[in-house]
Amino acid sequence: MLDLLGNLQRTHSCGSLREEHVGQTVVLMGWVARKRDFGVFTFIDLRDREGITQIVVSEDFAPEAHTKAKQARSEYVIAVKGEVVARSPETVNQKIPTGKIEVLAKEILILNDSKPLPFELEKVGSQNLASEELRLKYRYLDLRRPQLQRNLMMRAQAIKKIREYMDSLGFIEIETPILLKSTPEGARDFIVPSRIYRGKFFALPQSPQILKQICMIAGFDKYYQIARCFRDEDLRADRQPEFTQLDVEMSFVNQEMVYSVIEGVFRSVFRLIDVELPEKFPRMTYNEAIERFGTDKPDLRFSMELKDLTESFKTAENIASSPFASALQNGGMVKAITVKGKADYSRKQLDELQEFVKRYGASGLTWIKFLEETQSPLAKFFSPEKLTEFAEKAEAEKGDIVLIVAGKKSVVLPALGALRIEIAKRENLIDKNTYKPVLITEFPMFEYNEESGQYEPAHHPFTSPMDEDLEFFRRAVEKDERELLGKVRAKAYDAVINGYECAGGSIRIHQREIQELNFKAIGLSPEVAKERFGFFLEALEYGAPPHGGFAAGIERICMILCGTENIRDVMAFPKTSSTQDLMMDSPGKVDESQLDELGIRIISD
RNA sequence: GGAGCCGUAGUUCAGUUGGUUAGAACGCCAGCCUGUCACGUUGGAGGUCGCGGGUUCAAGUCCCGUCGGCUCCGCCA
Repeated sequence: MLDLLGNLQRTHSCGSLREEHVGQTVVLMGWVARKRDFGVFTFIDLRDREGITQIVVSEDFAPEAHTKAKQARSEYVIAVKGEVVARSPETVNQKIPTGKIEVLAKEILILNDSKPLPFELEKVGSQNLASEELRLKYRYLDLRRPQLQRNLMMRAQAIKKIREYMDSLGFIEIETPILLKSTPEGARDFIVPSRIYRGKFFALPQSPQILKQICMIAGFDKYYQIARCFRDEDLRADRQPEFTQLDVEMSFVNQEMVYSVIEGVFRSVFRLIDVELPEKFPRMTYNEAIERFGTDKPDLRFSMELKDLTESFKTAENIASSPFASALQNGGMVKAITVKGKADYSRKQLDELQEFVKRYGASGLTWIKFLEETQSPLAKFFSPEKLTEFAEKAEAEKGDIVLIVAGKKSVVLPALGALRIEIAKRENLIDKNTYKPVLITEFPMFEYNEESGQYEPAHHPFTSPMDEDLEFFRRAVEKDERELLGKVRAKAYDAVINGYECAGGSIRIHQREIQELNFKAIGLSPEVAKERFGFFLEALEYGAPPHGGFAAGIERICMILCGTENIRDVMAFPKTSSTQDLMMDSPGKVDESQLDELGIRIISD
């Protein structure tokens, strides 16, 4: 028989009682985390989101409560009324904050029972946690785990801190619509059919980009929003189809002013985990990041930078007969990383690393073991002296191994950049308690797409070119000298922390003429530009102020705050990597009548 | 679109060269137990080896296909 809650009120959480409460009569409510039954008395570990308190129920002291306690099973929901008593010194539990006290039950109500759970919430001994598939199906149970409860509470704290900080700077929170209009640039849109305008569709926002710029034109000056965004692209460990951004826009600002807001908001949020980020973040240009780390989001918690061996190899005597000859002839490069003290890597380990870089399109990986004598597959082509010279050029010392990739720049840099991270993980080179922010600046305005042979926007099409490169930009578009597009840098920047792109933004174009040039540069005809963005081009003609801003990924920030590498650990209801919700079983079918109303017919393949 | 890893009691895993009745721990159920906190202890129940097909005297084990989960490449202005 279940008991009714009636008027009974909780007086404390299960994490709040301490020695100072001894003697008080309290009411706790929560879930039975564990029960230890000794016949004439029973211990219950009672859990709520704040913690665990031990309940003692004695047959002598409270026979009715004891009967209830005997009935209780794991995850039953119970209410306990009783007295806080101090534990004797030898029975204190050091492992939990409430361990110096326990609650001697006078009355117990069983508010609800529970079937045995499909998996255990706490892993025991060497047991692993249940598979993520099962936990996602029973997300409401998985979310009872203290770890996930802590993560979601941290997320709530982070968002609260952000709002406080933005408010303190005079930013105004403005909500923008979820039902927008599709603009085929960028990511794939999620679209929503219109019932009233049959055959027409809304699109969910990939970000509120245009709307926040419109807010600037509307004179709001400093806008922010905790905005939900949607992108219908394949998932990754740090990517979900819907996610949350801190979206910010400011008028009358240059990059420096935006940087200081980014720095301030991150500093404020990281104080939640007692981390004091520097007042000014280090800066690095995009080109420098790519050359030194092989990525535009470098993890600066460890060094192991990429070293350029291109010139050394070019001037080597037997280069023509070496495997690098063709790579170098085609304007390629040779780069290396040096792994400290790992000249003892085995054949098997090197084969694995070889396979690893091949995933990034590298033709292979070669190496020099820098010992008393150098060892290398390259010894067939180069003298020991030359190999030593290469190794020293890669800043290797005796006992190190130099890992070398050669080929096209667009392959070598990402492959070695990824290898750098992989080795750092394998060799435990990353101190989990350090936090290294960096601002990446001077992104290219356009990227050359090798497949299409076209220049494509690297950021979004509202990004302003750098003042220094404006003439290049004009010439490139107006005189159709398209190769000049590759030289145009944008007023675009990213904030990177520990290798995660946590925020990105730009100074926007606020003049119609430049905006039209940019649409032309990315291949939008004036007609198409007008159809898609006509309202925006028009808005630029009514006194648009200079403006810029950024967007910061809430989940990625929370991942770092919570020390997890998985975005699902900081979202309440995430989807699987194939975009399903295993709990609700979404996406799901809809009734034929719903489709009829929308004028939609399903074509099966 | 492509690649890798994984799928065996409720859960986490083991399962040898293809071989006879598929095991362990935890959980669950029943009993005992006055200080546990991963309680202890005695006993018990519990299996579509993801699914489909094939090879074989014989398949959890080998082969093909398929579904699902995770990770990565492409993709993510």
